[in-house]
Amino acid sequence: MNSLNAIRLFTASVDAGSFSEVGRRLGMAPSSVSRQVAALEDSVGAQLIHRTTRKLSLTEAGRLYFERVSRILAALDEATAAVSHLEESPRGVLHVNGPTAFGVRHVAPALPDFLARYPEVRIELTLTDNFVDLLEVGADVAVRVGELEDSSLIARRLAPNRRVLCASPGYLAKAGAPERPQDLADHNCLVYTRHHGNVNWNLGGPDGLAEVRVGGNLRTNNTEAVHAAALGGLGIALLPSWLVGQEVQSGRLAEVLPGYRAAPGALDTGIHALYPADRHLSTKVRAFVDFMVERFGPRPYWEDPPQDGADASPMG
Amino acid sequence: MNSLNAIRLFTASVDAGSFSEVGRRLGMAPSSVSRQVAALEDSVGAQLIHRTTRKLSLTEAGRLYFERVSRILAALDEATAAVSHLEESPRGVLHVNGPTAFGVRHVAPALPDFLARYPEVRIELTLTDNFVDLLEVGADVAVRVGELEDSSLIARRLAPNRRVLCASPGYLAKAGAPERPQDLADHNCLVYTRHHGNVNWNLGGPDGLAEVRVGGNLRTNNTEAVHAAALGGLGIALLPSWLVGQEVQSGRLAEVLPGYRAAPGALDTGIHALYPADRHLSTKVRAFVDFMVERFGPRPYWEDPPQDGADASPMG
DNA sequence: ATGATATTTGCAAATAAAGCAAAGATGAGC
DNA sequence: GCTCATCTTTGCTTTATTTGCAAATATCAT
Repeated sequence: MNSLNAIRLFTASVDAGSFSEVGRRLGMAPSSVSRQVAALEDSVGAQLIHRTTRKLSLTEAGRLYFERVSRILAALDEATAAVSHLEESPRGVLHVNGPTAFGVRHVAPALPDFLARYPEVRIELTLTDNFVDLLEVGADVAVRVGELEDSSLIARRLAPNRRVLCASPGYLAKAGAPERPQDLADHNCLVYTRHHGNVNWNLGGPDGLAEVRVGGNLRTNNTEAVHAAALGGLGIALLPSWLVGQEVQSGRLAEVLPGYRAAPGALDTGIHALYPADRHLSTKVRAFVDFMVERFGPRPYWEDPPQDGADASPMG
Repeated sequence: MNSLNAIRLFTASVDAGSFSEVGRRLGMAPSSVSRQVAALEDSVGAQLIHRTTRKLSLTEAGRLYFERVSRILAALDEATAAVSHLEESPRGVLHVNGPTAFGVRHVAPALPDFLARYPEVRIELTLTDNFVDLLEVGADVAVRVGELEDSSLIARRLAPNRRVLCASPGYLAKAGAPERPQDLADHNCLVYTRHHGNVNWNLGGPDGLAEVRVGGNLRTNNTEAVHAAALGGLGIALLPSWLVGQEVQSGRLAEVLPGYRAAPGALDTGIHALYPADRHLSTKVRAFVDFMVERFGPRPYWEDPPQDGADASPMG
């Protein structure tokens, strides 16, 4: 196998006109240059350079090889430079994958700022609700809400994933506001569930953990449907803060049992960015993840303003 | 320095879709493939391939690199093949250098046959009478008559370089034919010399070596002038057999003192082909030299037909 | 002729690459 | 859900390649 180094030394020798000169320029022994070129000649099976102790001159084969190989080396350096250039600063196409609801509400709105900061990046955003293999779909980074499947991917936490009990002010005015978890049993609770069977909400508060069997006239496997029903005044819902936080802040929804918190389950492990555990993390992915971490901060904009103990889980 | 091998393994991995498969195809350990590709990634500073244990997938940088580098590798192989092709059989331009007189009489007439046998060769024939540096003038092979300068070139003997005494039949009819070397002193001898001063001809015969001081009404540093004068009947000349052999055979000139031979001097070491002592002798040069050796044979066509002792130097 | 500098080669040291084995990861099939 | 086969990677050792130095030889300028 003829080595790239030998070819580089060959062209350098042609340029310099002397193996010793090449050695001097490249800081290596002239004998090494001589041997590499000789090895190259052996590998192509032809004399490339006529040598005397005073000067080198190309053979016909050498001239032919030099002309072609010079351009090839330049092209190779260019290709390497192009790839290195890609990593100098965030640039190129960034494939982002995420769940539809969160993506629409919190990823897409962030993109204009991100693209303004990194004008050489182009984003391809794929929103899917079934978990997909990052590499399969060709994504560089994925945003995942809750339940991190075991994988070799690196997960960077972007935000907590708190769930809040809430209902529309209209519903509460009509049905009254529960005062203790047990009161939920007498309310129309809008249940998000993926399976049949009973549903319990686990609520932690000053008096410990309370588990309440809840139900009502709407069960659905779609969070957005629960959300819409709650906004419509149908009943009390347990929904992620990223979905209802801003509506609670604006008063379109009111928090129920504000002194209690839903016990963190598998769905509550947080909101993460996932990306391959490569040795060379691309700058565009790093930039994106850093940007999202910075944008959401320790307390995302959809959460209440800080209050005592609001961030610590009452469940310990 | 990123090695060519690593790049080849990278593209092979992309093609095969697996480091192990590459290892199987190329008969090497998968760990080696993995390490080479990883080293390549380090050298270009970017992840090229996302890996899981089950499949490989290209990063954007990898796709970019693969596309460019595939073409480059193909071009490199092509360049190598082109050079190797040059050496498969005699082909390309062959620069031949030689002295004018001999070249015109015995090299140029040989070329049609040579080119007919090797139709892919093109010849550039440079005839010069001053000795030139082969490499300086870009010649692949030189034909030299006599006096081999000390050099690193390889000399292959093509033919002997005998000198013969001759004169036109007309001159001999008029002035008589000498019978012993001493008789030459009374003849008009046509002297080829490069310097001023006396000229002696050394002749060996049955009665040993005889040195005769010769002279006449023509001294010149040009062999062809001597030749022309001899043909014109001016006198007796000492000329190389390659120049007058065929004329002696045809009777246009007659050999003088045929029992004697000119003592070999520096000019008589023979006729040689010279070419660089490269480790890889190009096939076109080898073909040319072989062709000329074969064409001239042990007894060139310009020499007399074999006769007893005619080929052995009487000088021992 | 002599000196400075060139290529090349032998030899020993340094560097790089290879294989092997083991560990961790992943998907297929039962 | 579990086991198995296969994949990538890493540590370690062995092997192969490359390097530099010194010496031999060659060439040109002075």
